[in-house]
Amino acid sequence: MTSPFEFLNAPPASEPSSTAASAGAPAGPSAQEPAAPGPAAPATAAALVEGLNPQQLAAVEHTGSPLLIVAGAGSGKTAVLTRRIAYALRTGRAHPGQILAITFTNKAAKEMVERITELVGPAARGMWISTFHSACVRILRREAKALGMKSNFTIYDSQDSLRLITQCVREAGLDSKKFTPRSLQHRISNLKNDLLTADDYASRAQENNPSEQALAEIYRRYSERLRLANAFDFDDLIMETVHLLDAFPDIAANYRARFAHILVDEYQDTNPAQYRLIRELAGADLPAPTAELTVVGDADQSIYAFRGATVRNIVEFEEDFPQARVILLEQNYRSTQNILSAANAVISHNDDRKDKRLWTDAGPGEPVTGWVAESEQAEARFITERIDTLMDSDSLTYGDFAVFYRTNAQSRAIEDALMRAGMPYKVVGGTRFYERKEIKDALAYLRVIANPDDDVNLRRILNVPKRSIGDRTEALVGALAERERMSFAAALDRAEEAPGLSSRSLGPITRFRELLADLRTTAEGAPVSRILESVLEQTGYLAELHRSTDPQDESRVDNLAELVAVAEDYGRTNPEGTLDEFLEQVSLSSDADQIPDQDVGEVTLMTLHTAKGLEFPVVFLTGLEDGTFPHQRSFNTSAELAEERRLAYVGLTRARQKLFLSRAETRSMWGQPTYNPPSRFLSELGDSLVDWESTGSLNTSGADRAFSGAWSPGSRSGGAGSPANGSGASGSRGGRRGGARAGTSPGGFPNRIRPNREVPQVEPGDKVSHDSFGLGTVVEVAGAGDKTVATVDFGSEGTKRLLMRYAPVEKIS
DNA sequence: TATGCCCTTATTTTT
DNA sequence: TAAGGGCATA
Repeated sequence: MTSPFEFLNAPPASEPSSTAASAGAPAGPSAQEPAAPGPAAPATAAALVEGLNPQQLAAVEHTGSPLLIVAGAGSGKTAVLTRRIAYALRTGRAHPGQILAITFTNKAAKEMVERITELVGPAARGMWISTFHSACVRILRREAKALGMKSNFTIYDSQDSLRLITQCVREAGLDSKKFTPRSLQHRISNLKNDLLTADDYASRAQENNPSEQALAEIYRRYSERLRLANAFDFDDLIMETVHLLDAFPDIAANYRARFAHILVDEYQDTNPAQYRLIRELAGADLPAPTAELTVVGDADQSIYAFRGATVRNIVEFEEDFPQARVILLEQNYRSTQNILSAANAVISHNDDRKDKRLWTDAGPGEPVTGWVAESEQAEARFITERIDTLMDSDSLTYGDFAVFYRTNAQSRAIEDALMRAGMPYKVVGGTRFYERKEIKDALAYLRVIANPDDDVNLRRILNVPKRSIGDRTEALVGALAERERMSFAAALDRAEEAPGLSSRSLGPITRFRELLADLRTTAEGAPVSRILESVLEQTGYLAELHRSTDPQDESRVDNLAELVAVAEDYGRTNPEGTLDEFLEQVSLSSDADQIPDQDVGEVTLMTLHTAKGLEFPVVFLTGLEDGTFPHQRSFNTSAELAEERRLAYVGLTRARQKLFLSRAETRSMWGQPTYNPPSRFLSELGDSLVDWESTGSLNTSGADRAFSGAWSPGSRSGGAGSPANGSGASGSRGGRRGGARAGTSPGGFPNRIRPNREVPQVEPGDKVSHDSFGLGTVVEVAGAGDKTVATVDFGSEGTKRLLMRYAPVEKIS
């Protein structure tokens, strides 16, 4: 990371005197901040408003009532938001501790911290600037007891939650074909987004409706199991925080007293639960609100309705918050007029929207270029060729290019072409690092170490790697847990009492319990990376992968090495960081967070959803076919189609200078070559705005030139051609590799898991010193070398079994 | 209890 | 195409 903001990661000791106030820079986000440091001191109030247009100025200065800033794409919204905060500080209307700024992604939060720090210096540290989810976690950790939870609770991601729901379905004896765990999960999530608890729903579910009864039953079980596991799922984080504030007026009063200024970014993406949360925190239902509320958003960029977000919140802001002021930012500082006209043309086809037209004084710029390719491979080749040409003529770098697509699967063909052209690229998202099996397994161990009640993760690793604890054993222990209403871990400790469990099964269980106990001992006071390494070693996980002949397992080892690197990095940046905190950071991280802050000289590939909030000099918007984009599944309702159109709007408005639109006449979808008509968005754009440089070959008679490469040996337009047609063969290879790497940095750290470190040699009677247990006496030594396990009596701290290779102990001679 | 094969099923987007 | 679940067999 060579970001100019690197000091943010430095230990607190180093004073960030490097604060560069960007006085006078136009507020448009695309305006490069001057590299030369401005005044070293925080910007003056006058400097803060310099260069703002009248609307921006009004938004910065407004005070006294709720404020909605309707910020069109590229209208300098972040600049306005950060300056508004700085201005409030500067004019004495607020102090840092009173600021709560909420975003949706960690990346956005981080960027906001950086930009506010530029303006106000270290004072920025006193503010809460975070995502909805981490703000809620922060509150919940503090107040867990009030909700009957422990503050070391685990956060379940949707995979974890699906596992638990599947278990619930099984235990409830429901037919999982008829009520798929997936759909139940989805429905439960929706209920939570509407703040309906299991009890709420149970009382309103129709008695004669089996589907509703099933949902009520599973929701109830699921909630109970979450609580027992001391875990929250994603939706709980918001819902439970709202309940907390609702149910405990003194706690709510506490936070209200603190946050006198609340600012919410991307307000159009809030769901009802998040809306309620804001109301609670702002004291909106009290006789007088306790906070000054500012929200920023753009209804035209609402693309998460499918996930429960509702534009209602932004559309009805004025009704929700009396005396609200609304300010429109329509001047765009990012794109050329041609690009904006294209975006305006598409979005104007949505009904029910407040008219808003982006404009710029940057001039028309280059025309938008359209291209019809015969296949997705040809489309991909078009992209690499254009990148090549533009790099020659326009002195651009790879990092200036972005390729967008509707679904992750579409990245394959583009990756292939880029790889073949030897162009560096980075895929953002896709199969995500933290969702890989091996990563989840390793993290599951860490989670179980941190939270012994965590059922889902405990059961996940129960027999991973194989240790002869099979399904039957798991089921029997699970039944005991359910009967006694205790956690699975507790049942495991009392496995002897499980009816039907053979005495033979007890051996592996006992060994597993010992393993966990040893790991927990190792974990005490140890840095996260050390704990992780010890997990990988002591469980035999790594050994099993090394032993395997499956080529996939090789990359798994690499991924785990990368995870170790992540943990080491975490330890470096957060010397005081705990395992809990590390896990939390991991749980709340997302795709968008991997987008590099700075141009790293790679072409960026991502879905349109991940592209929101970003900008690139050159953008390729691909797959403009009906069925691909708009996606087939959106054809049913006009609301869904409207959301696709907003997605198109988001994509179009990412481009600064040059925009390419492309489609493929045929595209293989799950194995089958498919013909797709042009996207309706293209006709909505009209012909006058797009310069079509290729209109496609109507002579695609056989239309099926898929991966049966040998089929069309004679077909023209060979070029790098016919061998490239073997993309079937080489493509599957290359594709696989690309897939295995996606989501992690392709820079590749071949960081092998560290081999032997020095193992202290001890024998019974020796005195040792442990980082957290203090002085102790060795009682017994078993194993040798790396595997040396010493039993040490630490007096009042108890007797511990330590794996000498990892335990933070020193021999005292 | 573990393994391997076959079948199904998914491919929208994710804080 | 590819990945995961279910079933049958060792």
